[in-house]
Amino acid sequence: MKRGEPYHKENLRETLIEAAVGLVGEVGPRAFTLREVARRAGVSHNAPYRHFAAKDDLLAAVAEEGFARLTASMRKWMRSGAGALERLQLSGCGYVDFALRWPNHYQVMFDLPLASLVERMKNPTYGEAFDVLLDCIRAAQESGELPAGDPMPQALTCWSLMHGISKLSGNGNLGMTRAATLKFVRKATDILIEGLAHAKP
Amino acid sequence: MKRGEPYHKENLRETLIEAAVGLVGEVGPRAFTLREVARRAGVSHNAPYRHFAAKDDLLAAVAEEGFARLTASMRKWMRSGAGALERLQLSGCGYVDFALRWPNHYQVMFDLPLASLVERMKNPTYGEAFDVLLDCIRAAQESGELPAGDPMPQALTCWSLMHGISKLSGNGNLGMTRAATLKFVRKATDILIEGLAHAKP
DNA sequence: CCGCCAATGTTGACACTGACAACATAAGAA
DNA sequence: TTCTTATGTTGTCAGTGTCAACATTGGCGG
Repeated sequence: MKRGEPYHKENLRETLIEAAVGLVGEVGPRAFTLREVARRAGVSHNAPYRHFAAKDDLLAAVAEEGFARLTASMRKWMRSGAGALERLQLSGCGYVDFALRWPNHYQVMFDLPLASLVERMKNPTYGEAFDVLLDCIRAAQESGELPAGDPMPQALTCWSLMHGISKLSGNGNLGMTRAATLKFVRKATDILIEGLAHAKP
Repeated sequence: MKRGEPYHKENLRETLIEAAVGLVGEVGPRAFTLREVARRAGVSHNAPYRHFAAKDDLLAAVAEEGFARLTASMRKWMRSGAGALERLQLSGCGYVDFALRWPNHYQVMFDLPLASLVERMKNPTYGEAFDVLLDCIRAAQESGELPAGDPMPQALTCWSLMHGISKLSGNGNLGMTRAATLKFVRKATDILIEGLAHAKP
């Protein structure tokens, strides 16, 4: 430790999460290292343990931050939408746009067994993105653009499609650029919404 | 090394892949360890390097084996299908069934940056599962159950939906058992096929 | 039949990691 | 002021991926 620096940092917890988000974005969750995070935060290799019980707890915080940003991206895209269905479609674009801009961050959010579903949903941050989707569908139901009924299966279908596109495209398995993928999202959601509107009970 | 054992194994490469598949299935790709594979295969910790240049190359072999099994699962489910659309739907069930039975193996196949898309598609094993899907759609087009045209976008949409359901359900994010997920696959594919059949150009 | 050589397996080493324990420092309550 | 507690540091350990050097074997040409 260099001289003159304060022994206790201001709010190391936030600094660590920031550094962790950056490191994950650069090298991905596999090469992610607790010690490198500490280095970037300018603290000793064991300082993070005063704020996170284990490596995975820091990654869980990274995931939580990711969900907040995901929700923000969906809301941002939706602002330009007029009808309920168009807003539903745009929320999907915002979802995939985030996932493709930050594929490593997105991977931390969904591909690491950081906590059980029940644990995660205790934290409102996690469920918010899904709530945005649910609200879109409810609005479309009220306007008569989608058939009434439990919105849950429809929401899960939409989410699954967006998640699949995000993951496949992020790994290069769709063979498309990000821009092409976003156009594809429009096409795919057109198809899905068509099916949702005409599905038999 | 114990006495009496042969210095050179019979076909260590296959043994290593087998052990690796088993280990991945038990502990997942994160806790997967080259040295543990070597232990299970009964060889020294460096023997695998005579057959795989690095840890990721062994994981790539595990992934390849997974794609073969995935294709087999799809074909098995499709056997009981009559029409083209039903077979398309059943191929999806076979896909998700495999992914949910072996979530860790499935993760190795899709969540690790083991090789670029181009590299992977040089290997016929990888593309076979996708070819099965493409053939289903072409058959449905010929029978008039799906509109004619380039089957690629339709296939990618189907694949994305199945992949999304597989990943979300495998992580517990759908809040369903495997059996419930398979019923959900029927519902979701009904919706998607409805959309594919009636989509505007 | 012999001797060599390439393929394959082993031992040893190194830097790095996550985690634990013991110690150091600082800031606020008593 | 003193003591307690939160927070950061140094030291340590087992385990890991990978490289280098060495050992063993089977097969080939003579």
